[in-house]
Amino acid sequence: MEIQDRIIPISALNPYQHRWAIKARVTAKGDIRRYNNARGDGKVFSFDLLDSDGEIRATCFNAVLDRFYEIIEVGKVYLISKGSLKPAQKNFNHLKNEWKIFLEATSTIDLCPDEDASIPSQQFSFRPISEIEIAENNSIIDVIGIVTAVNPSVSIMRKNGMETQRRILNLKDQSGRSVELTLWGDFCNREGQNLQEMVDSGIFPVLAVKAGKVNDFSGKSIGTISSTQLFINLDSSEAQSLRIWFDRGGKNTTSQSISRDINPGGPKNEIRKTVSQIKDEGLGDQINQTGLL
DNA sequence: CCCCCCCC
Repeated sequence: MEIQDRIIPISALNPYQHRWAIKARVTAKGDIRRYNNARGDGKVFSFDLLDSDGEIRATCFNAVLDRFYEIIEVGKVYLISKGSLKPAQKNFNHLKNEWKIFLEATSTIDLCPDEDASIPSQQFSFRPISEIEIAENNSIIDVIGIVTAVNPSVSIMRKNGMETQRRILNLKDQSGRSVELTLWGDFCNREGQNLQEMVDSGIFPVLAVKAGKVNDFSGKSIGTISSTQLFINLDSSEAQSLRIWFDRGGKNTTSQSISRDINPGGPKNEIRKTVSQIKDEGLGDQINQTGLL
């Protein structure tokens, strides 16, 4: 039987299904990770696959990685066959599939050169910002909003002593809430730089965040992780609807932030006084007595 | 068989 005749939907894959093939688009490609553990040295990479009704993550190691890493390109469609299906671990893999594919020496991956319009380029499950307020800490979510403010990139010393870049921006949507999005590492000077230039010149772009991580330090915020993807001015109905909402008045409506202030001590503290003014007016006395100051 | 994802 030809490979083409064995094509099944991704949603039909399971460990008991042998001699399968899938036809799927690569929606994300991870970097090569090197590891060293009790089993020895190794390298691994993963990529995400989407067909017209399902998604799954594929992973390969070492020699198999050497065969496939260069072939895999985001956006392209492939015919993939053979490999073992293992349970997906939800703490590492947010895709809507209870299985993942481990590619093996007998696996095949062949590029389908013809464009297949039946397979979308990405699949999103956007959550309104108001819902992120009640999302579980560390959960992985998709969100779309208008970028209303972008802070500069700053250098952050991580707890492990490694330096990295951080850039915080603000997202607002039609739910009446806004949220902080923290970009890390390369996102800061790639998409982050681009977004800053747009906002600086008065353009407030739509930003779609695929696979952002919910953080619950001082309210709820979202941070990028290695599998996060950012899409500026995405071509989609959700983006279009946000654009229209913002341009027709959403721009001037106030949103309640579900995060701490982007500028601590900024707009919220309208009345600013010097320490001597505070002492003169006895403003701190009551607080001092409660032991809060 | 990897699996870290950061700062206050």
